[in-house]
Amino acid sequence: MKWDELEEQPCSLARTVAVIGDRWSLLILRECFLRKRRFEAFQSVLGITRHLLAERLKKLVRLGVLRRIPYQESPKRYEYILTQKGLDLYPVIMAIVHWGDVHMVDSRGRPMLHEHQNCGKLFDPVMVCSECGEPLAAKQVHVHPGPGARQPAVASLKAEKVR
Amino acid sequence: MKWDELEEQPCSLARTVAVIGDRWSLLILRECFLRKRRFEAFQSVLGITRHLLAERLKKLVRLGVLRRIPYQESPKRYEYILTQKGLDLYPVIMAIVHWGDVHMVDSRGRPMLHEHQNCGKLFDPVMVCSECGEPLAAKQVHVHPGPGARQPAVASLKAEKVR
DNA sequence: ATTGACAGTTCAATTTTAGAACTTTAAGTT
DNA sequence: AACTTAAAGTTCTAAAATTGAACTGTCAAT
Repeated sequence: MKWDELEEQPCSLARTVAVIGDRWSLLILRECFLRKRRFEAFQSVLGITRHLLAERLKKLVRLGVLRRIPYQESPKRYEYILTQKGLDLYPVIMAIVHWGDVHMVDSRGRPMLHEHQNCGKLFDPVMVCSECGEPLAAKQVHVHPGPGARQPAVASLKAEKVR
Repeated sequence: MKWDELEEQPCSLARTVAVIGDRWSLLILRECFLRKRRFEAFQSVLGITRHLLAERLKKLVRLGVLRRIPYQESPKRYEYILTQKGLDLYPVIMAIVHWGDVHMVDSRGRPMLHEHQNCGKLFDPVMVCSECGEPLAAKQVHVHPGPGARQPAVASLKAEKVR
């Protein structure tokens, strides 16, 4: 399966994985959320090869997660900032960080703590139901096919083949 | 940077990316949350090569996300089920799915809908602050170094090198 | 005149992944 | 008894992605 095919699957997880499902994209986005914006800043802190960083940044721009804006003329230089689509990845990032905080820390404890400006406290992110506000657990959720459940052309062809 | 180095960074995101930050792991876990448990089931629905599936399953077992348990003797056959550590990835999966639902759907709408058994309603996952219960936004969160902020040996060497 | 910063690009060597065939153990079918 | 199927892998070669290192072009500072 190629990356482009992933994007076309009738699955919101697969489509998102097509955007962030590689080793570097999430690390680049981490730096974006930590207010880094420039090529050199990403490269030096991550240790990613310049080649790949250039490619990943292009991809994230193409997909609308980052915007490339000039910050000086002559020589023309650009920096990368999160779009709203990119900012909306915050819950993904926080869910990932939280899982690491719970399951991947050593005896020394968490590398980072998060403070919520609204209430002034150190917090953990909690995922809740938009309707009743209760924390979510996998076992309490049932899945139903939605209106976009199947691809019109490709999937029906595949179905034929399988039958 | 190698995968093993990722795991050792003083960053919960990097450590989690070392576990799920590739094209296939999240898709395999999707199937796990959809109650799939067997090699053939994963392989046929995902289209992943058998070679890579075997490798990824081994890795997820080694990292404690899945458990490999025999479901029949002679011939000995195994299936893969989520551990608690694996089940705890649910918020990560849901955050990813939700972002896809918002930003990657076509005109036909969402491929899947989620029903919360507790309240009986179709819902979206929302990430809130554990302390005040308010929905989280990146701009309202400040980050502080925690007790595990730096690697004891490696990081200080790196710091020397940089200085 | 030289050095350094920044944002990349280029290219060979290595590592990963894809695609396909093959293996093993046993049950079911002809 | 021979043949087919199923499940869970393993093995192999070709293709693709990633690494590592050097190089480019533009400008400012020394």
